[in-house]
Amino acid sequence: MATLEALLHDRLAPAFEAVAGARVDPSLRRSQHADFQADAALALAKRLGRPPREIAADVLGSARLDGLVATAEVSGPGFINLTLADDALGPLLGAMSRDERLGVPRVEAPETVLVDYSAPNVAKEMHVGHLRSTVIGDAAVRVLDWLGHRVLRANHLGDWGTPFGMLIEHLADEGESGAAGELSLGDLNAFYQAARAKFDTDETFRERSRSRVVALQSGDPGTRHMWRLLVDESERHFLVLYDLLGVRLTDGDFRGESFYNDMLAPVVAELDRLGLLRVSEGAQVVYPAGFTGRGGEPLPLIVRKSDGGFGYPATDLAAIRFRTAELGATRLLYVVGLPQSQHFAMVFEVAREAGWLTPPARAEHVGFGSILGPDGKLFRSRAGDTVKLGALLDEAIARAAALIAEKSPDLDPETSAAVARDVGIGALKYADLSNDRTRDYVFDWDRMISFEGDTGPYLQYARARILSIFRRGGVTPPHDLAAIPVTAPPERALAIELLGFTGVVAEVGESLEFHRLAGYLFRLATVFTAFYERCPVLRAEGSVRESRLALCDLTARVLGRGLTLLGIGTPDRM
RNA sequence: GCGCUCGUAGCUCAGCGGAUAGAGCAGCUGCCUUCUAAGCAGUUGGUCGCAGGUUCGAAUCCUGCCGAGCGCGCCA
Repeated sequence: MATLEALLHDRLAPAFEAVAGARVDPSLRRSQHADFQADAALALAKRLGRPPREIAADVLGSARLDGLVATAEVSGPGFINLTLADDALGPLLGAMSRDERLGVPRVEAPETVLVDYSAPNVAKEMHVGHLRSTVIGDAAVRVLDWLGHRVLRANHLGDWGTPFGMLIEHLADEGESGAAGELSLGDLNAFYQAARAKFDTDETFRERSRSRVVALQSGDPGTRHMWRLLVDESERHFLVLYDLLGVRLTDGDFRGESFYNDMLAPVVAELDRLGLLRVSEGAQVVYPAGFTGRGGEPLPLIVRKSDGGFGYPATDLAAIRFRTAELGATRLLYVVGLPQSQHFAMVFEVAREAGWLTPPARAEHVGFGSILGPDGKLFRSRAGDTVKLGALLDEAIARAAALIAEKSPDLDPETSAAVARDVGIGALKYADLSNDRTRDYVFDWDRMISFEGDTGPYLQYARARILSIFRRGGVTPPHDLAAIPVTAPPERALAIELLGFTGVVAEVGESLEFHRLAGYLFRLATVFTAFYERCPVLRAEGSVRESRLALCDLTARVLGRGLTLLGIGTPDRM
């Protein structure tokens, strides 16, 4: 379904072209002074050597606006203010209401998009540092999937490397059954720390750990078996959290670093064959174009360390080659913290130079900022250590439960618990996704779960209220109206906001700036509650009641769809 | 030293070259015999870090400075 901007564009573009003698973007946007405004006349003034107001007037003189625009006038220095015709809104809303997809078309050219996100480390519990990647990546998966792309989820587990020598050796010391018991209790951190402590203090243990790494890499069956046990226990722990978080990651999405082991040597060999490989201080490196170090000298990407081991750049390169060549992905998304932006820029550049990332295939670092505590420093527990993700989610749910018990004591225990989960987790996710992804944000329990203002619960509540109207009235809102007539100002404002959904979703599918979708939903909820205050629904009669019911229904569906795209639960009552 | 990001209301944040810079929270005034007050209406509050520049027009683009954070070869 065409957006209002697109419809206006189609009417104004020919007029601008006629006046300017060339194609001109009318430069449409929402306006405080009217429904929309077109700003292009101002930019044309210099080129045409005419006053902008005069250009704007000429454009309006030749534009065919009938049936869409009620009033159009030149304003200020040369803006064109446009007010939509009520008659034009009704049929558009009707079409949106009849469409299961709410007017959002599937993309014309679906791509295979791979989303690399979450990526916790085996033998370590997930912590607050994994929250953003998991939540943002999940939103990306949901939006792109709904837009019609083929989406591949990739959970790039940290399941390999030198630490595993020490972990496996510790497992061997503890005895498999004993350690398995410890691990299944979910105390991965204690296991890791015990191994770490021995590694730091015990020279012979350190030596055994090193040879254990060699055994692991050479495929020693006993060692591999213990490694597998660690991975399995860790994956079990991750899946519990993913389920609690309500993200779509499954056990089928785990594809850790170890998966690429056999591809590392060929990748380096290929770089060598292509003439990209150099040797520096015993390490095998590539110097991607455009990167310089401290003294202006070329900056190397170390693909093979001087001791013969492969670094993570080699794994990342192997993954790119695999994802484009074997999986056929054309859009690779890396939902990883912003501090790694230079690393990814270099890896992507090398991949391009090696021919593993050629158009239309491309990679994007979907970077994000850090979560900060109230003191403006990295978010940590009061004791100063990292906050476990499990504890964080539990607290979110507990805080929500306390408030629900207070505000809605009538809910039965089961519903109450389910709502607490949706609200607590939703609040947490909304706080994250409503902020510009690329910036740090301050984590504040009281703000996100106070349930006032721009929060997840406010949006959930707005939707629940609408469903409550239907329940109260014992009505099923109409889904088949040819048009949903709007006349009252709150109805019009709501209508225009509703019709903006298509554009926002399409834009977010490209930019992956989820705070724009969050902001849209908040505006929609705000406009709706204004409508709700001023326009009685059940007490209205005849066609007015019908159209208001339809507006309520559309709003509930858009809020529901929008929240779902963000991965936020949609309780029907609160 | 080099590079990246960021300085917007008391606090937390929007604002992707356009009109008097917006929102939430906090503060102040009102509104629950009427569809959920987790709400609504109104109101107070800003030299957009500073200085130049580009432009008809700059919070937005460029340069410099000040301040904060992060990253800069064999950890991932």
